[in-house]
Amino acid sequence: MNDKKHYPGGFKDTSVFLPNVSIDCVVIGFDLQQLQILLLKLKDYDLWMLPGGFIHLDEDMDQAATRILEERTGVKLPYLKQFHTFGDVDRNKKSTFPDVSQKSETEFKKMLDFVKQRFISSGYLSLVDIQSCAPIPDALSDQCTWKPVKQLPQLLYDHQEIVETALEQLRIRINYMPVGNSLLPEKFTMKEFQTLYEQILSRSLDRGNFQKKMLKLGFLDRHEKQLTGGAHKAPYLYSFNKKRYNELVKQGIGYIS
Amino acid sequence: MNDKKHYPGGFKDTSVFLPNVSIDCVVIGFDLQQLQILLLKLKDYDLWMLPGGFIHLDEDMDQAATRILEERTGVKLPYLKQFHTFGDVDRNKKSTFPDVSQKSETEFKKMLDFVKQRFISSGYLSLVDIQSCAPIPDALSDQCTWKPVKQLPQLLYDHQEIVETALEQLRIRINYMPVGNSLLPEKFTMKEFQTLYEQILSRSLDRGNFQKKMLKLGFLDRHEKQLTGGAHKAPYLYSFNKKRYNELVKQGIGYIS
DNA sequence: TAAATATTGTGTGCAAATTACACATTAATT
DNA sequence: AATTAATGTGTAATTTGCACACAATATTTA
Repeated sequence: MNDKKHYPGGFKDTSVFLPNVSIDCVVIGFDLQQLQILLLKLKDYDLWMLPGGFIHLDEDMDQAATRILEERTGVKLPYLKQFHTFGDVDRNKKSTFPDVSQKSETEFKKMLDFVKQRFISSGYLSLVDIQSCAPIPDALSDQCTWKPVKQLPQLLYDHQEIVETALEQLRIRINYMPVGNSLLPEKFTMKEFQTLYEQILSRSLDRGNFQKKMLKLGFLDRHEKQLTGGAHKAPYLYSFNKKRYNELVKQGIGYIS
Repeated sequence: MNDKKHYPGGFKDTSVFLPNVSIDCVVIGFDLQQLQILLLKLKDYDLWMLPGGFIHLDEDMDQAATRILEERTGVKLPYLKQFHTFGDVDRNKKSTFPDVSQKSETEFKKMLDFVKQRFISSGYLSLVDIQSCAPIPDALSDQCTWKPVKQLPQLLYDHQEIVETALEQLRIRINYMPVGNSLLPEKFTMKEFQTLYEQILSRSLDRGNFQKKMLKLGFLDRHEKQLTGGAHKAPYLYSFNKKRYNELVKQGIGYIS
């Protein structure tokens, strides 16, 4: 394991990073019932944070976000989009920082010095298939896990605000993001697809109209039926015609007008 | 005149600024015929740039944008919104920088040293009434003037890209921005209002439907008729019921569904 | 083996919005 | 007083949104 890769705080060699600028990733997944966000738990403390990192001196900001995300999720080329940059002076004072003064490890002290500086942080929204994702904690964290967006723990700094902004962006721009293809597994039922939309939009949708609209757009391939244990008809399985879906997403065609 | 105020490059005392981070403002106006953008002309060179600046160490990024804009336009509390942050490594190499090596002035040399660093730049979109705006060049510029968006001169760095991104945002989010109230003078004709929308959307709209839709939304007050020199009926003059208009804009109601 | 059940798949009708176009109104000019 | 050029308003056809009903089907259960 390359040490540098998993020290996003960069406190082993901060000189390779652009100062005063950071990246925070809101990685969104869907467990077929509700939206989840990937969070890191600060080692030895009950405090959680967004996976983030810093920009190498010779690296584009978008590249840095891609790198940071791949380091943390193992996902190659996920959907990833910058959505807002947070620049308040006191953004790293908006939530209590744990008292780590009694920590003896030099790493933590260096981290503190580095992290207590003022950072302008660009938020990136990423959509990943929760099943093809292998969360990896970094050196500061002892957990990297999915948490449901409706039951988030206390977050570091202004990360709560960053998450809320990301979810708002997702809702507003749902027609311009490949939410289905990015968040659902290869094969899925129409019900699961609809639940995804309902979770993003925070409202219920008419089942019949949803189905007709989506099928009419012509980006879904229907497969053989699923085997279930229920006392009822099994649903069809669908998958995306990715070429057509991506074309439509670019034009901004989706469920909501 | 406060010297520091008009040296946005900050090369007289760069220590008061957050390093590696800058702000670029795309200030949009409307001359009742087409959209205009406020540009600065680099002193002694035929090269234009966006009005921008840097963030004080004790200043929120949004505050900085407001300050920079007020310094340049004299407009208090204009509509101002961050729309994207530009972070490519080579973004200050995307356009030729003039050869200023023979310049003897120390200021310019200092500016070069400062400006040649890598900056992450947050773009802010502002909408202002061109008539209530008093453009003010800074120490690096000998002109600060409006240029039509369809005939922009060569721009510094990646400013062309920044402008294009801003215009795209304006188009996409037209229903969520107070375009009418911000860009039009106090009183205006329906034709002028429609032209504004047509310029932003880059397509023609049906006159009758535009008028009916806008009137139905109920944020326009009709005034006495305008005196004109034309051989035809003079149009009504309208103004905004700002309270109602702002409420509707917040909800995202406009011409385009 | 057949009815019951639960869930998915599809159709219909009404209301609302969009669109295209026509016609009415008005005031300066001729 | 007719002409003209612009604004103000109405209408019909079409499309879309929305709510609900009904049909289809695979498993369970009697």
